[in-house]
Amino acid sequence: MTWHKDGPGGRRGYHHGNLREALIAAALELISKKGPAGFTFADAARAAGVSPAAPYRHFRDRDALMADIARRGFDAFAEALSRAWDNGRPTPRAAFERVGRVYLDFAAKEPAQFSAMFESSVSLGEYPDVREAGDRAFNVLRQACEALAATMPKDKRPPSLMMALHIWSLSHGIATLFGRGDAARRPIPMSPADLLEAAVLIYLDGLGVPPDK
Amino acid sequence: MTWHKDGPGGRRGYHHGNLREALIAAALELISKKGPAGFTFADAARAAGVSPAAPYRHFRDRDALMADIARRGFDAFAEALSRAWDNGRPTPRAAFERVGRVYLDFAAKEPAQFSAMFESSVSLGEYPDVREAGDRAFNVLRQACEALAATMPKDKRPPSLMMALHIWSLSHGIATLFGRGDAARRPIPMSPADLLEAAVLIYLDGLGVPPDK
DNA sequence: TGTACATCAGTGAACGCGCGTTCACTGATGTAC
DNA sequence: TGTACATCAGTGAACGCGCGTTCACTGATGTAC
Repeated sequence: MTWHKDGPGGRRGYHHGNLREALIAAALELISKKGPAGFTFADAARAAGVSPAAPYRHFRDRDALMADIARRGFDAFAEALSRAWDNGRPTPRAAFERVGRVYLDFAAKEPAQFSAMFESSVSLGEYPDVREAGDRAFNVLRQACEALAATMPKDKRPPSLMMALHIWSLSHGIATLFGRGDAARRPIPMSPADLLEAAVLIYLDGLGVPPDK
Repeated sequence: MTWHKDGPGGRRGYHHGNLREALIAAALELISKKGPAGFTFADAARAAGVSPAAPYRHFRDRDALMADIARRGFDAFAEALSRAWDNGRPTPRAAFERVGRVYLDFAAKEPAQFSAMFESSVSLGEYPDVREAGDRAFNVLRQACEALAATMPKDKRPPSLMMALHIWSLSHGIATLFGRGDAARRPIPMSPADLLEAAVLIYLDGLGVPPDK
């Protein structure tokens, strides 16, 4: 493989120049416009300004393209969550709230990636790297829960896995039900972020996690 | 419209006999096998043993069929939740736990309807009766929250709408992430029902809802 | 530096396929008299 | 009760369309010498 340096903002390469990236970008664009099932392999090629046979040089089929998008999505997601967690600074509790907000932010700002990750019926069996990337993202949350539990007296610590599953489910539910730009969504009298923040507060109270002093 | 009594289990009618119902049944079957995007109008006709033009006598297009399935799904869902709530008997708290379990049960036992309701991109604007049916289901939960809040001293009652949104989101998150038969799902070391029960317990503790005596 | 060759991203034409949709029709059922 | 007519669910053939996929190809780029 020959590398042409991709300067920032500058693309070049062979005939088209980074068709692989262009296809992914085109697919994301199409997904965000018409949903995860809203484009075909041929559509993506057309949007990238290329013949319908060209994508086959880069992806086995539409599923493989989707899987790649989902994997990158999970990678970006894991990184965003990790950055939000920031090793629990300044306090585990404050950092934890930030992680929740970033979950919703991601769903709101990258609806296409979010769809590809959770709603595209990419087979996790066929594309194990998608599952692995997903697991990495989840583990960021789990680690945060671990740290939060560690602020409690030893005999009162909840299992961090359960905690992480609860927070993940809650965030995911809010994100999918209310958190996307989707015009067709049901309106609610508070922002998804506020809704999540209140729930996490109540939940942590219920667990007995001490509030920041 | 002429009515032929549909005896329990017995179908009859015109040439085919209740093609409308047969199409819905066929679509549900196909959805549960291959996902909400996993069938075409022609597929449904074929599965019902009828020519590809026949469905047009009953539905304007595939979307209309989907919308009908979603609406019925929400109706059934509302009824199941309502039955579980049973007017808060024997105690609001016990009834409330039952409602949560029924949410997951529904997702697990009727994955096809669940998909049609939440993942089929039926336009709520175009099919307002789907939205209305969905609202009815939500209101069952909301009413339950109201009753639960009423067991608390007046000055400590949480807003029931917020509470209902929290429980709905949580249940929905668990259902979509872990609650379906889906072979491709990530395995977790506890049942979705237990996961939800624990979360609801912690959440209600956090709110200060008094446990059953 | 120049030349001949290898590589490989993208072309464009072609194919078979199944879909959505229409149409005039047929034939069973319902009904007016 | 019988007959003539109206209704309307379902037929089957037809259409145009776009998709996924293949293929031999072309032509720009990279590289060995």
